[in-house]
Amino acid sequence: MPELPEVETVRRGLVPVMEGAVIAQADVNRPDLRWPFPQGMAARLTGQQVLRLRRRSKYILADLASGESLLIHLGMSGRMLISGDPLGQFVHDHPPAEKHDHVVFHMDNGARVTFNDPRRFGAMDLLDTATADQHKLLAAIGPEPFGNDFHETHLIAVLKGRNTPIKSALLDQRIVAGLGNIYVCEALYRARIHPARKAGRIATARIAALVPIIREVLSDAIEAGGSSLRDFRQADGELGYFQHRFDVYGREGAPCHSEDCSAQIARIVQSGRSSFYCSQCQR
DNA sequence: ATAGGCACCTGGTGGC
DNA sequence: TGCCACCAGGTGCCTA
Repeated sequence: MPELPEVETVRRGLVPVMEGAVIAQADVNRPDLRWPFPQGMAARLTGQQVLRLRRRSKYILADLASGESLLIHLGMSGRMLISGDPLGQFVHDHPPAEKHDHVVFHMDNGARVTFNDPRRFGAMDLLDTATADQHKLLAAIGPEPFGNDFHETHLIAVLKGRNTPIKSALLDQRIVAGLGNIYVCEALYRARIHPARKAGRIATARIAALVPIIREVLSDAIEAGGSSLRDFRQADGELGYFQHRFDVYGREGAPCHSEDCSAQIARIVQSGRSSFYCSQCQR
């Protein structure tokens, strides 16, 4: 679930119930996720107004009135469940606590936000808002795909001479922020680039073409996430789950969507992870 | 510096 | 029904 579009979808879903509201109470139900929670996390959150919810790569940052920011990563299975918000946009009752509800934020507007993460690859930390960029987990991350620093010259430069498959390179968060296994596969399909191609041996024009394609793939997905959000009125308040039409991801053996192509989508394993592609269209 | 592999953890699925 | 192998949207860390 959580690559950039899903994280952005979650952030947008949280804005109406968290921004401007005060965390009246924070339940921290275990000492850690992927790493131990910071010292006194519950106390440092309690009574704090959330000034702003931002996203950097796959991280959500909640800037607090105290000058600290809460850093949240959803890992592989993290979810944010909203319940009982007074705006009536989501659901009206608080569902019973479930297994893996690790942190619960009780907002002063009546909303409750529950972080649920079965696999616990997620993370939370507190850092100084002013120096957030220098946080260990954020410092090395590359440009935001929708930002001005992500452009053709950059991508060409960072891929130059790289001997690694383009698939691996695009998964590397230092090259560009926010892509994961799904959207790398989708972007390479749209760019007609074979996932196993060495990153440093792709014509610069084809690398350049990846820039708008990556933006399109991500914005298409964000749009899809946003539209499904509106259906949550009668749903259970779970965010970050949306239907999206993939061209290749998870479609091994299914027909290629390209016109005039009769090939089937193939799957290979690269550094332990599945890559889906069309061997006819992608070279 | 770069590349590859492992580890962390739980749950769902499909085969026998 | 039970057991088991395998798979899953991420990424830090260790080793050559």
